[in-house]
Amino acid sequence: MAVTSADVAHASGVSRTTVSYVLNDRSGTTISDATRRRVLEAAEQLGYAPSAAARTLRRGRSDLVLVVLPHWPIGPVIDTLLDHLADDLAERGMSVLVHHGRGPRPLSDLWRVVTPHTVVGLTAFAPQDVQSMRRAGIRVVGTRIDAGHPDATSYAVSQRRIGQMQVEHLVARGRRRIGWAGPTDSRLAEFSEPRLVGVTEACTAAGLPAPVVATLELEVASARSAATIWHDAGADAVAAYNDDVALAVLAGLRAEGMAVPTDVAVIGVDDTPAARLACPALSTISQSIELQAAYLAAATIAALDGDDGRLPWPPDVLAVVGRDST
Amino acid sequence: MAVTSADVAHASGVSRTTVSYVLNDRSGTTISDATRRRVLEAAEQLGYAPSAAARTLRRGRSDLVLVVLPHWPIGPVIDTLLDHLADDLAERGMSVLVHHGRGPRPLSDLWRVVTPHTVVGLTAFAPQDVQSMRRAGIRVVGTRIDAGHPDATSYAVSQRRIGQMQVEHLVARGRRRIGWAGPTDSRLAEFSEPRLVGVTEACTAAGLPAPVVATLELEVASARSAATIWHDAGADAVAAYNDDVALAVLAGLRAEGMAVPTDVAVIGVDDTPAARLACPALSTISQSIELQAAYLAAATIAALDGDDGRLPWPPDVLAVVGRDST
DNA sequence: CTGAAAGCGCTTACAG
DNA sequence: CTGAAAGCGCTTACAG
Repeated sequence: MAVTSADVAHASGVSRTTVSYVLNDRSGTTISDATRRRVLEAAEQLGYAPSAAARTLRRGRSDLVLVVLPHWPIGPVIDTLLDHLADDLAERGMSVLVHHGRGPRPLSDLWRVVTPHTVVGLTAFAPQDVQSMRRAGIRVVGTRIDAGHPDATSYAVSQRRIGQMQVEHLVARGRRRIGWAGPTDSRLAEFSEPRLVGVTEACTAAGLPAPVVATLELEVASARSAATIWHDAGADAVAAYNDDVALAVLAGLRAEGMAVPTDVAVIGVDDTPAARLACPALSTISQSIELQAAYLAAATIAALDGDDGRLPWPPDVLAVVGRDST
Repeated sequence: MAVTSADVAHASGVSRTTVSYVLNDRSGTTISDATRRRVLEAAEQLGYAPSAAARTLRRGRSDLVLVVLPHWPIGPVIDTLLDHLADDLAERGMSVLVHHGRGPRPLSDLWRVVTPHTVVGLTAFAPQDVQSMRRAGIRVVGTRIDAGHPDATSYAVSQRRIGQMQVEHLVARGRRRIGWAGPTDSRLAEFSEPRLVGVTEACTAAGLPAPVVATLELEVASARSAATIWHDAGADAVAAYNDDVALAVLAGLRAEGMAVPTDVAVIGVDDTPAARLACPALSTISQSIELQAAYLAAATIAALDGDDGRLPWPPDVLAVVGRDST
């Protein structure tokens, strides 16, 4: 049914060898312009496209970059990243395909199904997965996330540093008793734990007691309970896991009659549109998505060229955005 | 380097035929239990995994379902959908891979690179793309989005109906002059246009004048300008493209000193967490993501079984969520 | 300058 | 009950 290179060869009156040479623009061969044109025309007219399976089988490697996404909810960072990656790789004739790291199926099955050229992990791989992929000749690029480890990074950003910056900002605004608002979604532990470590460290460094920890759902009722906890502990500031949680914190404090920032200051992470539209406008930590995405894309390209995917650390991508809530 | 079926055959002292029969559990063949066990053990020990490329080449079709995502920003709907799909398909030995419909590369290239079994489009395909895929023996499942057409649907939901429901709710609460808050992101036109059509239709049906249309960025300044437009036109209600835009509308009205809902009622779409945490809590249209995702997953499965992906229309997934903002 | 032939790793009629 | 052989569509030394 499908058109093969043999059909093209037949139509243009040459051998499959010649067809392959012409279509792959093989250097070192000299093919007459007339022949070349005839082959190209026939291929065009027949709508010929080489079989990826055959090509992969022959070459032992495909033109595919497989991006493995983590199980946690993805946001605009990933979107931007995939954009960058797809653009940059398309120029090199490679395609990007994404696997959402969910469902019961282990990763090992997947990379065998597509024999990708490179696998880019936005989540940590099991060491044995990495080993088998490498053994199969597949390049593996990672982002060095080590769940639970205080130095865990993702997109080349230190989660711990984020927590530190939140507290440093709050302390600079004169706050002395810090609360922590964590998410209840356990899939986010990979991020929230190192951030809390950072918050705690910064408190210690500033000579403050350990943070008052509370977790909350994105609902008013849940946020009210958390507000009570902070109130009872005399907290005058709350560092939230991210802007979504911070919005819930604002709602909870409001419902409990605590004024922001007079009674309690609040700071989030991510600088989402909703953050600057909140009342009061929410202070936050911005992450420079573009820079991170460009960095990861560059790391992937480097891996394609034979490096191991390690690049010099990117420029500072974190910044405090001070608004009315602190 | 990689382990092949020949290695397994050698290790277990049988032919490749037998290895294939055992590993694929071929019915109609009778292989002694002893042989079977020997083959299985050898495969296990050698870490054998069949080459996808060879298998695909031989069978003319892979075990891959390719989901093509649209260019617009994706949200939790897609996440849930992919979860469902991956789970359901894994049971049938198929893997789900996702392509973000961005970047300069045309779709045509991509499906040739992976020879998927089925392509699921969450965005409209070019007719010629569909044709060439079908001709190549690939199943194509769509969601019947026809950009610009008032009956455009996505995830089996009528966008037009969403707009209608917003206005019906506002009218039920006694509002008579409706404003529309559209997004500036042109990638969203596929959704926003049919929704505005629905809003306009419902206004007409209720004997009201056409809606006062404004578009806005997710920023206070932009939202203030929009608020001025509605104010000058005497609007007493605003239907927003979604909750994000509605949040901006709230901020803009607040900045302009207009009270919600006293002066102006506001309703969004999506029922995001931020909507119920806003002040005042935002009325919205909820979409029952779970139902939609399950529906699409079922349609894909049906396509696998040879149907054309059309299922009976799903149960009503839209509902008005009335809160303080109306 | 171009072609015949081998081989990538698999599955599957067809023999035995 | 098991094996030798063909063939999926491609690329690439190797001959001419």
